Amino acid sequence: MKVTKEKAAANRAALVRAAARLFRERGIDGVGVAEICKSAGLTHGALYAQFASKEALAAEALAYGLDRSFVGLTAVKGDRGTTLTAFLDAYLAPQHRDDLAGGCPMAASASEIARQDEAISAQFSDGFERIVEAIQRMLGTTATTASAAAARQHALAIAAAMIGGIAAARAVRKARPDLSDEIVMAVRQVLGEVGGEAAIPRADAAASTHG
Amino acid sequence: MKVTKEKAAANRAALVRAAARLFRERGIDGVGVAEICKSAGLTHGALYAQFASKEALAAEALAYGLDRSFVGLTAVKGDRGTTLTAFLDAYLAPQHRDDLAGGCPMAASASEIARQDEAISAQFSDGFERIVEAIQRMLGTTATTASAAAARQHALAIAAAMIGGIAAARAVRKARPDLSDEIVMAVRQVLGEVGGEAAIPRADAAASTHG
DNA sequence: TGTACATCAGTGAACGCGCGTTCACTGATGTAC
DNA sequence: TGTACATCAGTGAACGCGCGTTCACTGATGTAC
Repeated sequence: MKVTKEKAAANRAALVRAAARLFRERGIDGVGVAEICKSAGLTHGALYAQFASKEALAAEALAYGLDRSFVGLTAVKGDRGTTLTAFLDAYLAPQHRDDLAGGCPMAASASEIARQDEAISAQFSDGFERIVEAIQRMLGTTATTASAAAARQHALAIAAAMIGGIAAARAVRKARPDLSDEIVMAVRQVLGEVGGEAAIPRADAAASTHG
Repeated sequence: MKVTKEKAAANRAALVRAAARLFRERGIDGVGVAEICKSAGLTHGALYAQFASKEALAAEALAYGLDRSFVGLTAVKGDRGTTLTAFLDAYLAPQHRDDLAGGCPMAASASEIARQDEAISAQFSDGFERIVEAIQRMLGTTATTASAAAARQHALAIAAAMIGGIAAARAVRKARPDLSDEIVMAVRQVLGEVGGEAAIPRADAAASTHG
């Protein structure tokens, strides 16, 4: 049965949204197309009217997830609205660690994306580059780093540590919840130092940054 | 056909070794038991004489991979034999990034381990804890960090950044090999700074550390 | 040391199952007149 | 505005396939005597 253009576009968007959540939560290999379609309120055959393959859907779902999580937020608010302190507080938080389905797709899927095709690598690269540039801009305002090259270097390392910190905190969580909390807090603290936060800044920084 | 105890033990070890390599290379969901057994020179049914399930094999393969890669190396040589400089040079290297099957299982599988059961989380936790303690010992000898608590905090952040750095470098590699190299070098450099390496130490550090 | 036999690691066919994808069909949409 | 009909998003059965696991069987091992 044919459907209005609007309804078809909404169905396509529902597929991408469902895929973005399910792929983060259980991995690309861990979710079947039938479940994605069901979650979007469609039957499994419908997917192929909108996407060439599960892989094509995965690439689009990754792009969607990047735009809707921390990466997209920095693009909207990054230049002046977000400080490094507020950004690190939001990313390196237990709430983010516990929100696999809605959190940063880079943290959720970093190691499995290494095994996917170039289209998916390109989406990841784009998201990573955007977050690095946003961090570099944040460093600019508070920086201890003198040159732009040094700021970029620090931004790259901070982005890698954020992703690794959340991924590691999730990996140890079932067996060692104490260690998981410790990782989140330690990475938060040390990256603040790397980014030029004062050694004991939390009360001041929170007051001057939030609200 | 029955087989000598020695041969049975060797077959079991071959299964673990093959699984450790294949799981890192293609993910736990990405490899079937038939391929693991074939790679170990056995038929697929043989696995269940040695392991309760694929999952049990995965836990043992993870433990094996941790012992045989960087984590195990620090246990053998860590206390005095390895400096932070040498350790970071080895871990944050293009050779490690390109050796998915033989490299650190935490970098290879961090994000998918968050989705596995507690036994696998426990193995990851154990490996992570060991590498953090090794880094903390390395920091002890060169430290800018005064207290033990600060040293542990830094060690946790360094470990997370190492894992995230290699995972991100692999994820962007197909689409952006230039960015991949840049990530590896930037994380290497910044973690050296965090660990107390001098600002422009490479020549000196290399001379005093290696050989 | 030689013989009889229980053990059990490994074989390979078979199990049910869910996978990604295809395809003939449906029927409301939306265009042409 | 009203009618005829081509379009095509979505349906659901079916495709071949590989998955993890089971199981009856094999036959060399290694133990008991």
